Amino acid sequence: MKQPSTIKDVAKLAQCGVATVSRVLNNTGPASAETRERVLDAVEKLQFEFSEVGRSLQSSTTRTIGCVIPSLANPVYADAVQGVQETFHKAGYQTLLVCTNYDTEVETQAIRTLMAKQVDGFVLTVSDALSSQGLRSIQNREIPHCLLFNRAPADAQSWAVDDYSAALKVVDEFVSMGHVHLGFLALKFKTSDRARQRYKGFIEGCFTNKLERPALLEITEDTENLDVLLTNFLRENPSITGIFASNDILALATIRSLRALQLQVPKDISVVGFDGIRVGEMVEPSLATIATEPRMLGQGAAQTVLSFINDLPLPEQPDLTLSFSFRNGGSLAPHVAENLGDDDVTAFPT
Amino acid sequence: MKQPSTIKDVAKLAQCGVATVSRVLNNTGPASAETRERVLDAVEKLQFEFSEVGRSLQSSTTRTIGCVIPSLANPVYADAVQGVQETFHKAGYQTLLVCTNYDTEVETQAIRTLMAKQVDGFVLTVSDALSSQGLRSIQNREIPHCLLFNRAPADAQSWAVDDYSAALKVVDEFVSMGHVHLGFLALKFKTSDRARQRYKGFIEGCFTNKLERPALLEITEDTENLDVLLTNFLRENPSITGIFASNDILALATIRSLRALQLQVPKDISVVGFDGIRVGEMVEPSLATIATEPRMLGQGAAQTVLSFINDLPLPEQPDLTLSFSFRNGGSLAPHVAENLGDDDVTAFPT
DNA sequence: GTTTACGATGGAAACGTTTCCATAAGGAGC
DNA sequence: GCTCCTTATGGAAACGTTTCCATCGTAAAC
Repeated sequence: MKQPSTIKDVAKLAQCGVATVSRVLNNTGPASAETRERVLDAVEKLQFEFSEVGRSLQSSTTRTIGCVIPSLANPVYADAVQGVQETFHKAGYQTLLVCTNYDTEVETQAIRTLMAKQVDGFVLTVSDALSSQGLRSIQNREIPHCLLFNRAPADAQSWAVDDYSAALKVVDEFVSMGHVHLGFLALKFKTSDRARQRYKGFIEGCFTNKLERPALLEITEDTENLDVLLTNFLRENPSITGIFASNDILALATIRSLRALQLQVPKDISVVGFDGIRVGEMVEPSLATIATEPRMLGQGAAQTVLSFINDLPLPEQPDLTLSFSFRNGGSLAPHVAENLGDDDVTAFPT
Repeated sequence: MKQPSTIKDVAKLAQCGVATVSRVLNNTGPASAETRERVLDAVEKLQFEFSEVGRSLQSSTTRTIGCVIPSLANPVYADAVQGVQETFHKAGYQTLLVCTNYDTEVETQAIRTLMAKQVDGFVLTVSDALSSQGLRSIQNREIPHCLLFNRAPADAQSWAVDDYSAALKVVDEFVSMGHVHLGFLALKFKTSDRARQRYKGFIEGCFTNKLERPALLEITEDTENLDVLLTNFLRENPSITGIFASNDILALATIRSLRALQLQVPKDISVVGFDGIRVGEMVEPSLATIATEPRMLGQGAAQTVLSFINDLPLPEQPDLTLSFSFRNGGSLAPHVAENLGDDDVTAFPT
């Protein structure tokens, strides 16, 4: 690996001091036409570029942002990061990305490392915003930051979906379709305050609507043995006619598993997802879900951090109640009570 | 934003020289028990952490890798980046991510910036590996790097799918199902040498199999008005019975559009995708496609760069012919020649 | 008791910038 | 001819590390 040339090399070649080179290249002071010429020539000849490391040391600013999220395997986060990255890029900042895989240990450690690298700001989705060790140290050092997807604890800024209210909305939709016995499929429950909020809202909604407490199927790992888990779950809860999955990927996997179990969606069981990923609209039946805008959230969070850095007024947070919308789809159909004829259930039009 | 404490602060508080602090903390030289104690106390009291910027300047190493890819909106790249990131993370490197949105200008500029930040290596998917300005400058500076998805031009390393052969394989599959008139749906043709390779292979395959030259539908923007485009395309090429889409997202969108046009998949038209994204297996009919392993490719590319950095033997490249496999699915069915009865076509079993 | 060696320690240089300050030259104003 | 700006310039300090080198004790070896 060749060593890049430095400002000293340029100065030597241009027969002037380093200060002059700096002034010329940054347009930050006077310089005679001839000197200017010689410097520019030398730069050209040496293919000189300023080292950002040297600059950072001097200016104690890195034009780099730390972005910490659970995983890119979930398109929701991938989209959000895309938004974060593009917004910072436009503003001349680069993005240092870490995926924690929902591991709190990694999360804390990663934040520490990023702080050591002197990032100018943070955008992060933490496991639990209230107890996050890393978040606390960011706040201690008063580094500009904004949460993403996590609801903010008191003082902090955040761009997030109102998971709780969204879950309430899902219950309402189920209820309006005549469903009474519902189930909740949770993924990453331990390590995602978002999933917990959704569950909480779902339970509360059921309570308000005088439904039974929804059955909970907690899935620890990925969707490998979902067929088996679902079989047991439905055996234990035979009256369930509607399933709320804590994200769309899980919802699609659920639909596939149900199909494998000879159950029809939505005829036998309705399924509603969460997130609103694009493919949900492309499948048949289309996926009823909570539609969100992860990319816009990412952009917003990034913009907030930029505003902190530049001491500008913070961007207007969109109304939390608008952070999601229910998107109807063929996977949700009216439930026909069992004491009625069960045979001629008409499929819900997509 | 509070200024973090430096090694000097620690030295002052511990009443010793900075050299001693460095030695103690890095375990890189002798120190008496008492001094050691005082230093550790001071570190604790000041919450001291080494600044990576200072270290980088001194060691001319940043433990940071530049990762340049087109977009995170495509799950293929998102998965790959996940693999890249996790591999580097394990090795103690952070990942600086840039999405180019298939813009060559951005690509070149981003690489320049990352070089100025003195990244220790690069993993990148460029628009066109043969003409990439940025790639060339990386090679000039002899910075460790590995291409991802791009086939390597001569000297460079790369982890990629054999797009050309994969496309040949797709033709074979179509042919074995009795299809004769095929179409190719291309996205990002101008800015993706991968898409072009797929097209090239597809044409070549058709030629070898004595099929007609496949019709080409080039889609510039995203899948908004796909319905219209497809309608025209099928009107101009009424004999087409099989469509090869240059990626899975596009394939799924195509299936949806065909459905909207009252065409049945696979009865009227078969569709094959490329990439093998997970949701392709969850939909009905499941998507016939070229299955690839983006995450593994990302890990491999990262490992290659690490080997360069540490002067280790490069990891074994998997056989290119194993870089993909054909995954059958319900979206591909046998074509029944028109002069036979057209009514009793049996659906291909999923 | 002298030499030798080693443990402990701090000063200082170096890494690549920016910026403050001093110096020098030249022109304008008196 | 003198002072007084202005322009052009380079030296040097500072940013936070690591590491080389020199210094100083003190204990081991003779």
